[in-house]
Amino acid sequence: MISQSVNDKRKDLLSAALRLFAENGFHGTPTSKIAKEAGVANGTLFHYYKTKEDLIVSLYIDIKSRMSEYVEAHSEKEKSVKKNFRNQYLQVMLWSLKHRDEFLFIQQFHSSPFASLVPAEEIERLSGKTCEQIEKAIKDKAIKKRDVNYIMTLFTSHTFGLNQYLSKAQLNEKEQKEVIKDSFDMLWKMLS
Amino acid sequence: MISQSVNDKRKDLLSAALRLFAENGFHGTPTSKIAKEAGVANGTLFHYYKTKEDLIVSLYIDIKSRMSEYVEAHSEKEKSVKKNFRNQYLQVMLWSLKHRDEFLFIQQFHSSPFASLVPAEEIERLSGKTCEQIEKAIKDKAIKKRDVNYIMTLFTSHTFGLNQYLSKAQLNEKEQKEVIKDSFDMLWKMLS
DNA sequence: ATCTTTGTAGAGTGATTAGTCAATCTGTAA
DNA sequence: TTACAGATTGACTAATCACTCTACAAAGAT
Repeated sequence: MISQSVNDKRKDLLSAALRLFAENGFHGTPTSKIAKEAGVANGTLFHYYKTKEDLIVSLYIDIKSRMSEYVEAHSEKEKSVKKNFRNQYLQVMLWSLKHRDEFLFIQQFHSSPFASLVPAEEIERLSGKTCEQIEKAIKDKAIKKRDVNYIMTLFTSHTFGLNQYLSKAQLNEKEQKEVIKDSFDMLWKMLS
Repeated sequence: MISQSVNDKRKDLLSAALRLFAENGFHGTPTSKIAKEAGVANGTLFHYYKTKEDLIVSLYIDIKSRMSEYVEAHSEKEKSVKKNFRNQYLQVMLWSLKHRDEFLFIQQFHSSPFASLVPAEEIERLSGKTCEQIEKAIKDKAIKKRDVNYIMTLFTSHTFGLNQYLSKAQLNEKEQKEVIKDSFDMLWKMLS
């Protein structure tokens, strides 16, 4: 099946790029090395992605989608709003810890000039669910009544911060889980 | 006075670099443009900074120092620990809002491969005060007893998050100040 | 006045890199 | 079998960029 091999090459290119970007940054990584690492010729990269920029943005969307899928798949429809939040928070953290490179990349991406190149529809698609959830939580008076973007930003930056801490601090798995739980309690105390 | 004109050139180079970095990122900004923007020749840049990397790290240290100075200068020695924290938080936020480019640069820098090139002594010098303050607050039981780095990371990322929100949301000065105060109350609720 | 150090300029260099292109290969369908 | 479209290759190019080099100027120092 040809379409399979096409997807394989795309995937190979994205994961090669991810590995190298996480290590050397966008600009420390020439397209030639990405192609080599993916096991394809230089020109092939540009067959699938028109420009390097295109590759970077595509990679961002790919990673975000995979994370959303994971969280979605692991979120049981609990009854209470708080339990929903806690579970989602936990899943995001676990995913991030398992996917170091992905997390590093996203961080880099967010504070780069590429960030503004993500199509508005993709942003909507990727953050829509979380927005709705926050809106619902506000309606149910489970969390403070504030601008949704305000809440979301605090939530997101909290996640990033904790991740940064966990990357540096040398903790075993059990300790990590305790810190994650602890940090959620703190976060919730702040928002409710 | 020659030493004055030397410092001027250094300053010119740093502020030119800052302006361009904030707009185009480190790698989107050639040294030639930095020199031009600063009104000096290409070679002059390399007289003051051995490499581009050297310039970037120096700029980071310069910005951080200036922020620390500002916060230091505007922090009255209040009695209560909480008031101290609030005031410091407020000052950091006000500084960040007044210095858009600086804030953008620091964000970019933190999630770049350059971050690891800051000498340990500088890191200590720049974050020492805050560390001590947190330790004192924990001793006084004003905030939760946790790892200092844990607290500091949550504090920092909260600051970054709020800044990001305020950059995007179009609020007037009064509204901004209210959000800052509100966010401090939330942060404090979380940490105490 | 002469020597030394430091600052400044800007053309030049060698290496690197994103992206192109013409040529070949592969799978499919008539 | 033939024809065609898309996939793949890798040599090539045009541009860019960090950094060097040489020449000269300005300012102290002796």
